[in-house]
Amino acid sequence: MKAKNSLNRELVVESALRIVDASGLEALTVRKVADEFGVTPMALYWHFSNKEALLDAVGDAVVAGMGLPDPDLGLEGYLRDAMTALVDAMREHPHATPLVPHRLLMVEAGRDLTEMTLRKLVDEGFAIDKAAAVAHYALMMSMTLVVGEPGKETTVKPADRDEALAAKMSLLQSLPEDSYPLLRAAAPSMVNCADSDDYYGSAIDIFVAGVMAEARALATS
Amino acid sequence: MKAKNSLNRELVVESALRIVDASGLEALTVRKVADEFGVTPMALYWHFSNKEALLDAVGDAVVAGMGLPDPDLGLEGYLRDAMTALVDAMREHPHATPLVPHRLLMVEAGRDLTEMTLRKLVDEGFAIDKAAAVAHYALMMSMTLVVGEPGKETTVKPADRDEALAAKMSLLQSLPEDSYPLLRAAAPSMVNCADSDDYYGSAIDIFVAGVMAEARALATS
DNA sequence: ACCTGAACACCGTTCAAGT
DNA sequence: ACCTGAACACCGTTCAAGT
Repeated sequence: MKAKNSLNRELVVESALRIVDASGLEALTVRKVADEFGVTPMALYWHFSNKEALLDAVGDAVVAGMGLPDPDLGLEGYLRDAMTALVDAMREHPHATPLVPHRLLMVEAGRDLTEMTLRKLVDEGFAIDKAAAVAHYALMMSMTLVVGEPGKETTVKPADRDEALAAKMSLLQSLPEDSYPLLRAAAPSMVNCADSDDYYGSAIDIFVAGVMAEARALATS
Repeated sequence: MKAKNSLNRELVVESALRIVDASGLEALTVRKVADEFGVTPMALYWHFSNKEALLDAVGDAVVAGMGLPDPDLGLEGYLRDAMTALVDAMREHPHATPLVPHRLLMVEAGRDLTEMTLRKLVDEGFAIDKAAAVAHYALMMSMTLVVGEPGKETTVKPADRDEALAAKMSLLQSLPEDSYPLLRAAAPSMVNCADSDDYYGSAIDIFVAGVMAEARALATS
């Protein structure tokens, strides 16, 4: 019986996501997933046509974990909730987050969120192309907040993180006080995020306030 | 004489940047750069301790190509110019753009831009940590605008781009009209950016308007 | 000081073969 | 239908050696 029939897409995706969560996106190799099942690397090619297809499925899993905002909210509340829903889903798997934008529209939850967002914007007077742009900005902003959260940067592989943070801190502290006083003063909060919820909340506040300013300009024209 | 002494850091970085521009970040291999100089892969290890160091230098080159905004502008104009300067520098090398955030503070132009931005924000009443957060949002937003510009996504390798765009377009067009009317209507502008300058300008407008709303809230408190 | 040559431990993937 | 085995063309990198 061995490992025969022990594989399927769902199990493989779970395993891949575990590896990505633990060790980063670039640590995900076909061979490592195969090892987790005690199986030959080639076994995976029965279930996924190639590594890219596996990565797509991982991205889909992240998107599928997303909640949907209340469709009856006004534009401001809706935008805030939509971005929060996105951010929350991605924070569950920060290292898989770069996969999300490419897959969002391939998953029903993502399509519904996007359609609803366009609806809210169009109802508030945004032209369809402008609405699409705003929705795109919101998605990309959410994604980048997660991958770029200070102290949790996913561009550095988890194993090297502490070292990288210490290096960044000491670089900033070694800057001349007279030329870079604010950079030095801001160093701690640039290297490590003191309050994650505040970090995300602030960014969403700024973005939503910007969109609402645009909406008001449309209303009075 | 052959290839002896034909290499130096500057030349290698130029070559690496050419490869990245032409074929994407993941197409950059030590061996390919070596080939461009008719040299053994190991020759590069004399000039860079490893591939990561080479990538860092590529990122530094992009940052170094950035102009600085007028320091005498008010907050709003300054922020707009700062983001535009960032975006313009990154648009020169879209595929190298993901390297920028990690390297910004390692290059004088990036440090100066950041210090100046913190100055402007603090002078307008932002606490230093909040100013640091806003500067970070602005950087990440700028970066993500470039890597995510519809029709120019750098997450897809250049060779596969046309195919990927066509696939995305036909997926959107195949959605049911009754459930996803707006997604279908927005498809062209989601797949391909009609006006790049408008795309960047709009996003910067929204972000800056959001920050200014925050600034006004601080002023009246 | 600057580069070569051979080798090592990894990749993703093909293709034919097993059960 | 589902998986194995061997092989291929790539990676980044080490280490000793050449000039």
